[in-house]
Amino acid sequence: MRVFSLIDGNNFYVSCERAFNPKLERRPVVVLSNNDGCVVSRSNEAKALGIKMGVPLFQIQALVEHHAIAVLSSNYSLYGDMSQRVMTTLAQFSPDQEVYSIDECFLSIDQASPTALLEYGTVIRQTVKRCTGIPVSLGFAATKTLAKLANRQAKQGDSGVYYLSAEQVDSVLAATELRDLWGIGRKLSKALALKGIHNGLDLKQANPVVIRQQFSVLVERLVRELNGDSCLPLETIATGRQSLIVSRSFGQPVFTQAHLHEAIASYLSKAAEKLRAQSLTSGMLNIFAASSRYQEEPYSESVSFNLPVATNSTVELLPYAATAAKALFQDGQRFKKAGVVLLDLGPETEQQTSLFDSLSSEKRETLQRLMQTMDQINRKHGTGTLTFAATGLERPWLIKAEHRSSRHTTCWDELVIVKSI
DNA sequence: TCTGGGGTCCTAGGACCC
DNA sequence: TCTGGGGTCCTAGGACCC
Repeated sequence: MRVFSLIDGNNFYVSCERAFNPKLERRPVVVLSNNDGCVVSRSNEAKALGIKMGVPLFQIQALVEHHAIAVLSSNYSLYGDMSQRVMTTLAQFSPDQEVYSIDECFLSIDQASPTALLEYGTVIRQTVKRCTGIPVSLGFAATKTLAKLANRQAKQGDSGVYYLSAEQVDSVLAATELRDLWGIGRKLSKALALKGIHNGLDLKQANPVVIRQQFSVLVERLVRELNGDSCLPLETIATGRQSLIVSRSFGQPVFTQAHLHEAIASYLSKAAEKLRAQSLTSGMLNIFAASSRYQEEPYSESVSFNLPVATNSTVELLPYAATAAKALFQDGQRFKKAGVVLLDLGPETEQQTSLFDSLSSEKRETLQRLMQTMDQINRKHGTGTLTFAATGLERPWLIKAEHRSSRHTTCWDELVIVKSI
């Protein structure tokens, strides 16, 4: 018998910041989303002040000043690198690991006595803390869904480790709101309440067949998982991704087609770079532009392109930025956001050529070498060393990141200085 | 004035085929 | 006015997650 463990970083982004800046300990800290828009990570002290997840910064400005809350822009190169360190450390404890998100993973572990599991969990916690500086919590249980729940329990206790046994499930579920179950969101919790299901225990005791008819196979699976019947296997092999998105809100609204074009060209160029870094190509492209969601009559449109030959070359992709900007631009519209979605992804090595390819294979190889060279230069001398003119020079639409910490672990110029001479 | 970004999966409905 | 049944594939949109 095996049990699942869900391990996640406590207040992950805040913990990454604290790992390199001890001054952030024992005080309220928040990390903001891109463009310094919303709160996406909070220290316990910040949570205690009543700051909610996802709240816009401007709405808590007074609180920030009153309590001297440390406010940080997000620093994804740091978090991504710290995540890798945590995951690598955790992989020592079981050969069966599923990395589920930037800050959490499942491990499958041999069933043992509750005491032994709790001890093992404590060792895992201490090791991760020592090797990376990140505090984590662990929940053990019979299914992934229950392990998520156990992890929630772990966060409420002092030890940071919790084993949810079959005997305890009912009492814990009775005290759990539907919204707090993995897979139940706003809509589903409302819909379930209409059927007389109000908490986790109600859902556990519901008839899975009826639930499937009334809702979906997802909720049916959830009911089974709550009953200890494991329906969600550990996905240890990273499956090939199906899509890749680069989108940003603008630092300032965009009013001209030229600037919209620049932004789209930049995102497209970034997306192509990501494709190449993962040795993938894309066969389909979706480009969108939108006004603020909060304005009177929000605008949001998109255009799609089927590529004649799957590619990851910026040179081949860039012309679509101009076409898209022309199609999406509207005079007088106040653009706040744009993005690029690459779909129909496949491995570079299995490229399907087209009879009607406008480029010769020699030309394709030349282009490929050009891209490789460009990537090498940008890796060595820093992102943005070489760019395409279409991505713009002034770029007034660039995002704001006014409180970003240093990229301590991924950038030579930004290493931690222990002592200045 | 200011309100994130990047994913996955499921379902319904339409197009198309025999 | 009458005008089948069954299947697959694709896409858009919704819901959810972190």
